[in-house]
Amino acid sequence: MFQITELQLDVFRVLWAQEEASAAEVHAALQDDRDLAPTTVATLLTRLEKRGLIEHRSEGRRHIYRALVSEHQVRTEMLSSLTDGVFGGDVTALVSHLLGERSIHPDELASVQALLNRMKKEEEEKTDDA
Amino acid sequence: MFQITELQLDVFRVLWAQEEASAAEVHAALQDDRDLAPTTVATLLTRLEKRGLIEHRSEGRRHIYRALVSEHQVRTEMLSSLTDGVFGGDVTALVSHLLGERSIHPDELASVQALLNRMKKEEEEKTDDA
DNA sequence: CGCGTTCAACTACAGACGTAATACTACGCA
DNA sequence: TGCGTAGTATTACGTCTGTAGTTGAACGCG
Repeated sequence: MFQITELQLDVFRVLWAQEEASAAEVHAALQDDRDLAPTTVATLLTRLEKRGLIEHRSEGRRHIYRALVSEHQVRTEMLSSLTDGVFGGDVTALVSHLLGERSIHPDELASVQALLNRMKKEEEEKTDDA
Repeated sequence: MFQITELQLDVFRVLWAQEEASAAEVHAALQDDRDLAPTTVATLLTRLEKRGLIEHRSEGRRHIYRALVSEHQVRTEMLSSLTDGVFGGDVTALVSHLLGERSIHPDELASVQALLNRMKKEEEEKTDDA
């Protein structure tokens, strides 16, 4: 199963944010949150590349890295993993838990509700077509 | 941050399902899904105990284990972790992604919607009180 | 041309995890 | 009371991760 750690996610966030980045740039971008040695970041990138999650092209002697998985993919993957692994695949249970647990702002509630309505309409249209 | 692996989750599922279980019982319960040696399961339990996530009492020379974290807690923790880590804390984005990605059964959609309505009503009542 | 600087590659090491063999211990039966 | 057995504790080992030092190579300045 596809798993990614917090730290690796941080790296990806940088890559997603700027499409391409050298090791030094990634290191710089992470500097605020994580005080890592430049070599540490290089190691992370190398390992992620070995796992096939990122790739690099060489520009002179610099390596310019690029994510091979999109944020969307990662979100999908991790959500799916969580849904199946912890909520027995029950999406409703997950949403229920989510909304019940964190004190949700009414705005969020409304926003989700609007989303639901939109989806329901789509669903109905699809059904009408069929 | 609180992290749990797939295998550890399997162990917890057993403990949650039957409140208390000896190592042998956990091993038996896992047998269907995972073909692990009894000693392997014992190791897992020992490690989880060292991490403070389960505990045991001794019954004769048998160890009877018990989860110290509830399924609810784990769900909360992992959902929270995912929400913050991968969706920037944006619950709406998470729900949106969830509903958009997996082809949701209309039933589920309705179920979530019903839940939403219930929550909204609660919210309004709370606001009325204040 | 030589030297410092900049990168990347290689090596290192501790902690967690998956997996399990082996060692030790106590209980019950013969 | 000695032995097999059940069950725990100890030890083991490869892998991944977080973290980084060391080494090696190339580039540019003086």
